[in-house]
Amino acid sequence: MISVQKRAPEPMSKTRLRLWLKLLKTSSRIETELRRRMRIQYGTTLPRFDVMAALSRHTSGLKMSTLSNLLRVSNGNVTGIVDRLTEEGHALRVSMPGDRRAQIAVLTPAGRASFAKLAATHEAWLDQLLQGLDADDAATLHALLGKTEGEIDAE
Amino acid sequence: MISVQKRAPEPMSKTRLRLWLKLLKTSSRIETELRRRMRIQYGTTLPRFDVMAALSRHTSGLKMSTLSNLLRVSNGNVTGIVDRLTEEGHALRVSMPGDRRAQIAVLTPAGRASFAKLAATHEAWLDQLLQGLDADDAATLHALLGKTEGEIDAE
DNA sequence: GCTTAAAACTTTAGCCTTGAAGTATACAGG
DNA sequence: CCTGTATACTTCAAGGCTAAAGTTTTAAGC
Repeated sequence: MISVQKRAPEPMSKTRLRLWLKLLKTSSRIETELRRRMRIQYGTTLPRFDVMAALSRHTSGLKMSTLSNLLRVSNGNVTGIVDRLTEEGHALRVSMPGDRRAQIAVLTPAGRASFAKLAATHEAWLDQLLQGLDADDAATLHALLGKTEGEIDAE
Repeated sequence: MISVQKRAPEPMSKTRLRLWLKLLKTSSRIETELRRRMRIQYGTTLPRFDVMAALSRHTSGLKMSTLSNLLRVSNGNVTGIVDRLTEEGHALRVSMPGDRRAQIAVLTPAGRASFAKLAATHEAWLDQLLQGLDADDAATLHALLGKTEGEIDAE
């Protein structure tokens, strides 16, 4: 009788930990590369790009607090980013009629033009960075990532 | 004859872009939750945890520059994190015999004990946050993430 | 109308991060 | 030895991020 050496199976928690490290590494690698290209080739940053993307989809502008909820970042953070976009001439604040507390951020025409170019490049970069994945891979990956949602309770 | 309305197929670059947004959202969601729990339950941060993890795997300590390469962060960054770990009593610097430029960071016994607890909790957190994925899912996901590697050239 | 609470935003302190500049040390060639 | 260059680390400036505190305005209850 041939004795087969059976390795003790890895506990599920270890498998999940390793998966997390891989996930983090992958997204960090891509994110770092995107940041680097944005900085070098366009002199801008990912957070600014994200804000511009949100504003670009809402032609009439967005309230600061809406922007903050949409991007899942703190309201103080949005204040700073919109400040810098404003200094650059890419965005501006208009006060909301009827509520003097609220501010609405809008892209300037210059900001709109800048963003259009940047968005096209951004899509091309990702097409290249993820070229290792075909349509099936992408669909599978997308679905699996979706399965991780909704477990943020019970700390 | 029944005419079937066929949607124009989404170009691959759009698919990849959507995948990236999903990937980023997933890893941000988990990372934010980990940071929150570390802060609230242990008064520490993910970067400090990462440094402690590296030091914990190297009992005899690590040169600052090695630490920087291992974690893929700038050397100035490591300086700051080790500074704070030192203030907390979790780490200390010893100068390297034979090279007065170099510093070796080591965990203190207190740091080692702290990390042991934290690491166990960290693994449990991830087990919970990724409970939507079974062993097969994890293996598939891990493999697909691996397929994205090695495309960081040609900017 | 007054008081109080809630909402919208900004400000602040602290940490993390980078790239670039600065300091000290090591080493190699002449 | 001396000089230049490379290495190891720290410091700095700027941005991004958060939670918490602060300001102004709105709205609700009485």
